[in-house]
Amino acid sequence: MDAPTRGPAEHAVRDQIVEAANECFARYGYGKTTVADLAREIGFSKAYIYRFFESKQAIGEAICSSRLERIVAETRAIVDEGGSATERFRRMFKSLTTLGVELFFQDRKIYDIAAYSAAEQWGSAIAYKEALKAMLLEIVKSGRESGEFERKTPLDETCRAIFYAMAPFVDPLHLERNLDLLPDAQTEVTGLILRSLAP
Amino acid sequence: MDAPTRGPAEHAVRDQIVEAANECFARYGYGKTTVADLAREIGFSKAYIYRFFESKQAIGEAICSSRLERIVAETRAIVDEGGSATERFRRMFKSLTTLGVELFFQDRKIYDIAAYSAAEQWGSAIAYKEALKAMLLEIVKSGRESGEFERKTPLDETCRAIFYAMAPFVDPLHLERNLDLLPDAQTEVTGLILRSLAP
DNA sequence: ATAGTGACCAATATATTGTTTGGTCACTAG
DNA sequence: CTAGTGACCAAACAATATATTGGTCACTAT
Repeated sequence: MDAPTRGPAEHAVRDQIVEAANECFARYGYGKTTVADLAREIGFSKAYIYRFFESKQAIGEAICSSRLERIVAETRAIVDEGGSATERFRRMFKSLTTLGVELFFQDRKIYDIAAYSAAEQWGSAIAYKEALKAMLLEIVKSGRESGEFERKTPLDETCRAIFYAMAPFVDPLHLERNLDLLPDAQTEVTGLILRSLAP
Repeated sequence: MDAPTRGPAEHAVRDQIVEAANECFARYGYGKTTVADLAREIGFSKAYIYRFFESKQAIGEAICSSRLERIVAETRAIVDEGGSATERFRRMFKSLTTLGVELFFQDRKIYDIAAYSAAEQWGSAIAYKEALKAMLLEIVKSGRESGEFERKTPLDETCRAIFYAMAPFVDPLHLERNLDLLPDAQTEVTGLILRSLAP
């Protein structure tokens, strides 16, 4: 389930592997890329790769993680640009779907790994969800403190419910099935969520 | 996409086919049941079946439709037991997930057809969604008229947004991935939707 | 120790073959 | 004309044989 680590966490070769995997996975896809391909790419033997990663899947998770973390970071930056909790929520949600769609169209092979990761509940997908939940919690909390959002419903419950409602436009697994509804449906759900938060 | 019809709509043999399909599909699944099996079951030749259905898929849609229509009917009955719009919405939503889960556990093979139907957007799945949308519209409308629900947001938009939020617990495709979240998540989303409807 | 590998194996994937199935049509019986 | 069918075919499927691949380990060189 989680991505077991192996060998030194900081190591030039580890980075080389990740770099090669990023290119190969993006070009040929996870399935069509063999560990031997990666080995050849970095000029070492296949066995050596297993000194740094415990499995091919672990490499996949690493790639997936870094990509999802990038989405989180970009979204984080956009959220931190400031504004009311309402505006920040709007931007957060919008950013997540936009970046998801972007990944879908510009790096389909990587997107597929992310979707698979979500379906199989890899560590990378779980970490992604947790990061988003934390970000959401922070926004809702600040919205409550500023009096922008209602305060009656238990905070955890509110956040979970919002997260479920967002899922169709954030979770890679669902998103690809809802592309035809965008961007309207996303906007409409945003409205619904914000109305539910009204004091 | 939609289920083309062929031959007389009302015919004893047509009913026999549907009956046989209901049994065979439920027992062996859609894939493992051959048209020849159905033919043998009703004592006619395979060719004769094609006087009533234009394809095996059309038979699948028919049995999927009837099952989904049953869910709609039962939910309709529960909704019509009365109460405030809020209560009716609660019961509607709850009933849909309950019946969906029930189908999943008690008639898995049929559930799989329904999920496939949803994924492939068969006529049966589209009709199901339309029926639910109509029911939802009615409830929201009456809630607005009684002053229970807010009236500022365009009615259509409100309903669509609610529908998207409900999807993870209604759409067979999503539902089976969310079984572990039940019943809490469903309850929490219900709360969120109702809060969004508050005047 | 550390850095690195070729040879090896079970398991998975791919290619090949043979079989079954969905679907049609010309036809018969009454 | 209506009710019904056997014989037939392309396409999908299952079974089999074959080739790759993920992963390990004993080993060498430094």
